[in-house]
Amino acid sequence: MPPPQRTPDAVDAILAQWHRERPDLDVAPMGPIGRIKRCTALLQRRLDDTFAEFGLSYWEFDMLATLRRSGAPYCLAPTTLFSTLMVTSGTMTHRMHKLEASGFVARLPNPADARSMLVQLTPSGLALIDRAVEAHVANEHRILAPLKAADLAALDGKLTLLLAALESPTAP
Amino acid sequence: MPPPQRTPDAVDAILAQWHRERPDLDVAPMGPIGRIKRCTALLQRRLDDTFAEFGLSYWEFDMLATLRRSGAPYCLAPTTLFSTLMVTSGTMTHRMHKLEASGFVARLPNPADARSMLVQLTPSGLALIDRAVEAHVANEHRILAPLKAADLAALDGKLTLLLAALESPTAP
DNA sequence: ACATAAAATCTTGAAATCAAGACAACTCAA
DNA sequence: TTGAGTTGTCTTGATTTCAAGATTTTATGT
Repeated sequence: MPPPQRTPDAVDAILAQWHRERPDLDVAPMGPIGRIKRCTALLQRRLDDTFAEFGLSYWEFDMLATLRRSGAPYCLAPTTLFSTLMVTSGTMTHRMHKLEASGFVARLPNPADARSMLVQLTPSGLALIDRAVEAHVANEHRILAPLKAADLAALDGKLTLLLAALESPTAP
Repeated sequence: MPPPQRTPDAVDAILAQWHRERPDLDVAPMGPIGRIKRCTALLQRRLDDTFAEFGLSYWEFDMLATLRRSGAPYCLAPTTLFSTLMVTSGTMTHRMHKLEASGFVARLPNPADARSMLVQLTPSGLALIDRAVEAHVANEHRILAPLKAADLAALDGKLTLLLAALESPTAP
């Protein structure tokens, strides 16, 4: 199969190398998988730029946004947070301490479970994330602007299929 | 717009929360961007499983694979490696030391530039990556198997468009 | 030649993460 | 009620990464 009728990208170059070196392998899956990973890496850089304008790192934005979109009183248990954000409990401990030191969250006793200290957005945390998320959404609109609406919708549809395949409890 | 006619996924839930909390924002871009990021995170876990079968972490596989697919004599300069792999020079220094200690790469003087020490796969590194990449490709085939060929091709096509948009030197 | 700029790499120190294990609080069946 | 098992969180130690600066070598202009 000849190369597609478009300017080859970095992933095409990798596929060509493998085809030359290991013609016995069908490396076709490296195309979509490589592109997804590369898109994510490049996307992250663009998103981080906006977070930095608010003095936030990605994980700080992610924590505050998760609390914000949960609705008033903007208060969640650590287990909810670390399972939502796909990090370990130890990582969450560290993050909570940092955000508490910054004054963006406060910890309060959990009346229903003495093992937990609930995490809640402070007024300053709420004000910050409400401004930051506006800029973030605007940034995302800019990033995706080069794509036609139909292409973007198709991309989202196929990603939804892949995500469903990845979420489904297969082998393990 | 009503929710799509499919089982809602984690990203749909996030969109619904934002819509309730901040109906003034058009958070549509969070759909594809959130799905890309989540797919990448879940993909990485599956890929790591296979790397672990060979005693490798992801970055070790990535380094050895980059050297392997460059072709004989499987030898590259550090700058080529860290720019290809999108990491900093300091990270590359550390990685090279680790792989050298493991015996998978050797460093040799660069006759063309006394500032560099070229990195080369050792015979044991070559043998390992040749086995590991076979398992890796088979794993990727398994991961993508739930998708129909046409869906996968469409996904790859749209990802290519997005990647081109992200690679193009726009604002910065 | 020589000085200056550029390039390639390494060093240092800080940050974020995870895995594994410790510990306290909760649940529930007997 | 009580003991065993479970759950929620935190601690510890090791990895990995980056940013910024230091060092050495190469390239360039006069």
